Amino acid sequence: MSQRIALTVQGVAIEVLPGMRPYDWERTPDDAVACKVDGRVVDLKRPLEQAGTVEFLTFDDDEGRRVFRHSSAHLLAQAVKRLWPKARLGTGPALEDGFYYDIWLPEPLQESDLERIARTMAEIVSEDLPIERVELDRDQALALFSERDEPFKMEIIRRLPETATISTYRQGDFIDLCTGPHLPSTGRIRAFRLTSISGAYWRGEETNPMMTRIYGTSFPEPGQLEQFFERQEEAKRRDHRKLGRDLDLVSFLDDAPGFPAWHPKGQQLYRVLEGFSRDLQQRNGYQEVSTPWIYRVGLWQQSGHWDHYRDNMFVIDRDDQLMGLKPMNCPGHCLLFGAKTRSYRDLPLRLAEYSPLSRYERSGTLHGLFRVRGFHQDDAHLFVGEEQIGAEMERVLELVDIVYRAFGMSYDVVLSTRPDDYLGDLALWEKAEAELESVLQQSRLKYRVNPGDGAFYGPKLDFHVIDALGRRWQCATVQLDFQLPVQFDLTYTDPEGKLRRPVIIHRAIMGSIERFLGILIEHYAGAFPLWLAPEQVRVIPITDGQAAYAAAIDGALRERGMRSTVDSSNQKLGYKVRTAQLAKIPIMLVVGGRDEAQGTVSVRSREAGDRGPQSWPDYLEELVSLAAVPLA
RNA sequence: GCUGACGUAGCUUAAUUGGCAGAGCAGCUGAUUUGUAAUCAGCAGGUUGUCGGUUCAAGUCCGACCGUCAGCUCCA
Repeated sequence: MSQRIALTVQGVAIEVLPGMRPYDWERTPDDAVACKVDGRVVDLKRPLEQAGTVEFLTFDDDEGRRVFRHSSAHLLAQAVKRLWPKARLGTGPALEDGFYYDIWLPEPLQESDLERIARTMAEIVSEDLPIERVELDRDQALALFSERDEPFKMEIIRRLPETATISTYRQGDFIDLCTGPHLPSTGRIRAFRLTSISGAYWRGEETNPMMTRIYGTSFPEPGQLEQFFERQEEAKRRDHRKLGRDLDLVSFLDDAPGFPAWHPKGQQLYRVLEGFSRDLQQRNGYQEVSTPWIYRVGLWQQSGHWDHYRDNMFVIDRDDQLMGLKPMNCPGHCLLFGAKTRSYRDLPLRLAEYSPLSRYERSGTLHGLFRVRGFHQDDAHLFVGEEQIGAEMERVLELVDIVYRAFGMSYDVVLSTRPDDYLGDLALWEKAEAELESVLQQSRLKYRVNPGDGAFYGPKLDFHVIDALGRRWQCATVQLDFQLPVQFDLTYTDPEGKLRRPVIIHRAIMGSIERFLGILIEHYAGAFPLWLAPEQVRVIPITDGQAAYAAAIDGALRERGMRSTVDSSNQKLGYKVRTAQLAKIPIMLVVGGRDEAQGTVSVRSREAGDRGPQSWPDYLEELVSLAAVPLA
């Protein structure tokens, strides 16, 4: 005598018998991978017992994709167990664009084994094994995985709360400990590829046994897999380490790991980027300073870096004194602020600095321009009164927007709030967080909140830019700091003549300029827009009869601040065009006898190709305005 | 730092089981004077990452170190 229950499925109200599984429902879409019942992601085979809402998830939803990838990891593990019955399972989660499984194996795996594993996976897919959830209590679960000789799984179970219901998933003879959810059957995973293997410690600890980590990715349709790898290839083509070398921008010397060596073109690019930031900040009330880069250890003790950041600092021992190279500018700026009495009339005081910073990064973490040991930031510290936080943050947000828009990049924001181990006044924290949130709301930016992820000294905003390939990079960070002013006993006099404590806003927009340049190289695939390009124009005389004319054109360009060269090599036009094209120079000005006679230049643009002759002095003006820095 | 792979000319790369380090591009010289993605010829370029070992003989095998790459870890 069962009562029907009321469900809202994809917005449609229906009534069904309790115990109905979305999997059995005739209107469930074929491409559904899981569903959301009252906001919780569950298996399509989970029986519905009470009224609620049901939404279907497909591969196109983030959560659906995770389910799909997670089931793919199980598929991988099952194949490995078939091939190596002695394999012991670790964990196998979904990743942003794939999955992995950590497995202990009696002998190391070779890359060539991946093909065998993939073949076995394909067999399991074609068997289309149903995937079933089975819930156990703790003792049953321990007994099961003890019998199956899975010590890592037993360790996981032992770490779970005593009373926890433990879920397992089964497909054929394969059983895994897993909270799920999962696909209904293995046949859904129609396209997958194993990509690499590497070592990884059990639970990430160096003292634990080394597992073999097998990486792969998977999709519902083979076409999507192809597309994914085309994208990977494109990313590889854009790799800034390769482009940096091919375009003669930057290199890395074996004798200075982690410190980029900028070649003339790279340095030019760097200077344009830094100049862009400098001009922008100057217009916005920032004052540039340059503070020492080596301080006695006492300063670092006062700032707290010695306790929290020492392992990442380069330390020098001279004359029985320890000195540290600065990893950040904040202490220097605090010293400047504190060097004289400050009044509320000085606030907000915006100190900007571009000096070199050094951080000791562990050797294995170095990565081209993305992770270096020596770099510069478009750094600034804003000393503000508590009541100025909101307005000042608004100004910062505007600057961030100008910078990223200049590169045609969109971005989103994460607000990280008070962690458990916060320092300072709770009321101030709450007020500041509320203000940050209201500024974000007014800005109509896309943002999300990451509760408890702020620094111990204040809440922060992290900005993620999205590049031409849709990849996200964390660049700007804006952090409120209630602690450092205390550390340095910073004060200012308010209108009533009372001493008050300022708040510091740490902010960088590009972040590390080196890293940002790396991102830009990949974003533009080395084809920089005119205003950024290290070599903006190449003048190409067709024969050496036009040498003087070409030199005059080049000279006029330089006179107007354009970065131009002449290709006077003894080559045919086609060769010179090709060379300039490969060097990704935005504008080529071909000058032949006809041009010289008629006072024209034949314009070729990197993107649009031959654009025909243009009359010369006019085109110079056009070029100059095209090359303007996008400051507003 | 840890695990694994790799390191040959500026770049891309070749070199049977250990047996004379070879090419293309770039560079230089000469010829060619050319109208929108590669003109021809010649020349030069190497202590095969470094140091040590095995061997009649090492780019190749072994060890240590340095660096790079893929991950791990780290990133107040």
